[in-house]
Amino acid sequence: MTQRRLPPTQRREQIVGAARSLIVKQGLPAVSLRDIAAAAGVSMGTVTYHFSGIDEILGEVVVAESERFYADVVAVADAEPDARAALGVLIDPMFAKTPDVEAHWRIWSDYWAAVVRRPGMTQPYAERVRYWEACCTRVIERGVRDGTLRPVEPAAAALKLSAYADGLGAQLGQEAPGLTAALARAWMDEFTALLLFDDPA
Amino acid sequence: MTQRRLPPTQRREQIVGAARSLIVKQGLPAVSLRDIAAAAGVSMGTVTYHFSGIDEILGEVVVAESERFYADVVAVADAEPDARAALGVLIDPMFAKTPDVEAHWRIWSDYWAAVVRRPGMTQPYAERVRYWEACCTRVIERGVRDGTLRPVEPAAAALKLSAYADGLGAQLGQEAPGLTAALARAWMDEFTALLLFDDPA
Amino acid sequence: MTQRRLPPTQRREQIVGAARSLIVKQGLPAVSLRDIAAAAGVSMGTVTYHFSGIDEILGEVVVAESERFYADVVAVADAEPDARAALGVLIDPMFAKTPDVEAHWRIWSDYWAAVVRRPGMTQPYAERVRYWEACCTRVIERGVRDGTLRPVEPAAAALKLSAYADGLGAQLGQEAPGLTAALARAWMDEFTALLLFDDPA
Amino acid sequence: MTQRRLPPTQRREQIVGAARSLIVKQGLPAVSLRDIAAAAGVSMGTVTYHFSGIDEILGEVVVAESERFYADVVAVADAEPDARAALGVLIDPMFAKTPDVEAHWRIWSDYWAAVVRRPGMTQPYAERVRYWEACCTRVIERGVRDGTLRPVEPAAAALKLSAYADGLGAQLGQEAPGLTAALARAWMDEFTALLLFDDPA
DNA sequence: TATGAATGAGAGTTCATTCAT
DNA sequence: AATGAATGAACTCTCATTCAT
Repeated sequence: MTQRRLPPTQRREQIVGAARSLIVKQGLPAVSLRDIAAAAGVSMGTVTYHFSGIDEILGEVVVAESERFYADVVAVADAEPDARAALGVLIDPMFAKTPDVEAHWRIWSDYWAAVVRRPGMTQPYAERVRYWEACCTRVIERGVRDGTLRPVEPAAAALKLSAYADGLGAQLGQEAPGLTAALARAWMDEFTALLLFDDPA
Repeated sequence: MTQRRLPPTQRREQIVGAARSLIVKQGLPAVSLRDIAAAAGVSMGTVTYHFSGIDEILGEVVVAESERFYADVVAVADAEPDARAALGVLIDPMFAKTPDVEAHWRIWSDYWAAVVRRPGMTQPYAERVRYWEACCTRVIERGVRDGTLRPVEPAAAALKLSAYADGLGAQLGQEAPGLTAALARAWMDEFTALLLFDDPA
Repeated sequence: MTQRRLPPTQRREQIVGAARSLIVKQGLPAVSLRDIAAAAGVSMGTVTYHFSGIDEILGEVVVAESERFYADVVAVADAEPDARAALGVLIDPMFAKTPDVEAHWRIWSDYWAAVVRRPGMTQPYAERVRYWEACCTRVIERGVRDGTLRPVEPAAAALKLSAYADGLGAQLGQEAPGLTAALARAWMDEFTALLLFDDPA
Repeated sequence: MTQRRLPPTQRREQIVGAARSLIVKQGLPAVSLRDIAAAAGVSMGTVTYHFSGIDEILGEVVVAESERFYADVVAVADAEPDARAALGVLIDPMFAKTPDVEAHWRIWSDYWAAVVRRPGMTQPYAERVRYWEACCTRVIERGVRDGTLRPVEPAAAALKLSAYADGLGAQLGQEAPGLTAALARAWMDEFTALLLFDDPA
């Protein structure tokens, strides 16, 4: 069952896509090269021919995921003239209860877990991955400039929002008693308001 | 290379201590039973004699870590009559720039990461591990009662603080650009004030 | 939780009894020294103090089991003047559907499985274990002498019955399609009649 | 010490063959994956690459053994028009005094013993393993139809023969005092005659 | 480009046995 | 006579990687 020859770019995409599905379904630690090859319908050799190792595949998955997941949201947020509304657009998907959103968080958290102690791995993907935060910074910058938001340091504020969101996400993942996605969303809004709005809005 | 006989409690402590060092140094996913045994200077058999499996060791490390790390602080906070001051006491050690604190955050974040996909691990330790949060709830309760703090729901507020602290700790661990321990501490204070104080402190 | 000192004989009996229960419940391959010690309420050290190893315990269990299980039956069969009736007494318990009988067969089949390739083990227990067959031989001898049974070679006939019973027991254990304990019993009777009776019973 | 590449079918055969030798020599419970790999001259990884686990190997050994051992005999028996002669053909190889036959009985009895406590092992191989019995049923069916044999229920009669043969084989394996292969063969014939023939043959 | 058989290091776990107490 | 902590070899199984085809 030899596959048709494919240009490397397409083959890579195909493999990365298969890996993504598996990670979402089973969690990264349970995904093996074998599984990925099988899911992509190619042989193990093909996978290692196109990628230097499993780490590279994982990295690609995360980058692709970030771009895919935030692409729309970031575009809308950047296009939205009202900074407050733009922030809403950015926060909106973080705690939505859709399969797509849950899949995204799974990939994300597995990535951090795997990557934290491997300095070589963080480097190349770190920036491309701080996609949301970068957009968030831009929006806050804009809001501060036009007076819609308090005169805060944009990058710092974005990092604060990011940290809080991560923390809430982790607690949600832990099924902390009394915490739901809706509640997390409300708390996120509350924090945003406390941090960036003058009026309690 | 037979070891001296030790009462189980001491041997367990020794093994847990060795495991803790390894987790801090290499990260939890990279720590194996063999490593732990070697680091503790005992055989693998001894390790599995005293623990039912590797999960139990990791759980013990986290519990011990929580108790060790927060024991003094929780005692002081519970004894401190002024709720605001007590909150300061609780937050104080979280972002101190000492190796000890850094080690704590590493263990903590690895634990969160590991636990998400291994539900069996959560159950036995979940409660004992929410050590800080429990004390935090008590302090806020007190503060609300005596009017020092805003009339918030104590458990919810404690969870918010906990989530933010976790998020900041994780970002610190990832060496997020522009974030230092001191800054994280300042941000934590800021959040506390926004959430619980009527005056800007 | 140190046990009272006990004379070796009693202690051995206690341990053998505990081992028997475990073998019946879990099957021999799943029974460890630890389990036996725990079930007997003594320490592992005590077990290995009284027995040279796990093999010795197993042997004792089988001998005790054979004597216990066949004691009554053999006594009755030897006392029964009518050889045909005596044979019935001997065959009776083999395919009875009682917990006691099932326990016996479990121990028995596990023993053979464990022992066959360990020549050292078979030797000391082999004879004491052919308890049923020995009685069967005596009964047939009697029957041949008094003309109740065909003039067969008693030891050979007893071995034939033993073999057929073993074979049926194995098939029963395998849950061979269409075979029940009642059917096996009927087949056993049929074989006995064909082999030893002149009239069709 | 890398081996030449081999098509999986051949490699599997080679490994199964090595496993067979070991089982015959040491008994099934004493055979480990390591032993099998070493005997086959491949690495352990290779063994687990071609088989899902040790149980699958053992199952294959038994299936291959049954087919190998009975293949010719079954073909001849099915082709033999005279049912009595066909039965002789079937029983013939069971108690021949050759190393091959002894090996067969060892494998067979070990399999029974192992299977009792591992229900998962039975399922996939149960049918393929009742090779002899199936042919025996066919032969008896034929003999009953053409009047050569008594009007018995073929499947039941085949099971009886099978059980007796198993029992005798087991006793042979245990080197029961006074039992030889020739004797077992004679007893088997005797049983067949008693069960299926009208005249004393 | 693509394949997949082969590898070997390493994972967690089990367990009869030893021996200082 | 009794204990139980300590051992280490052996177990099955997983898996990223290599490389001849």
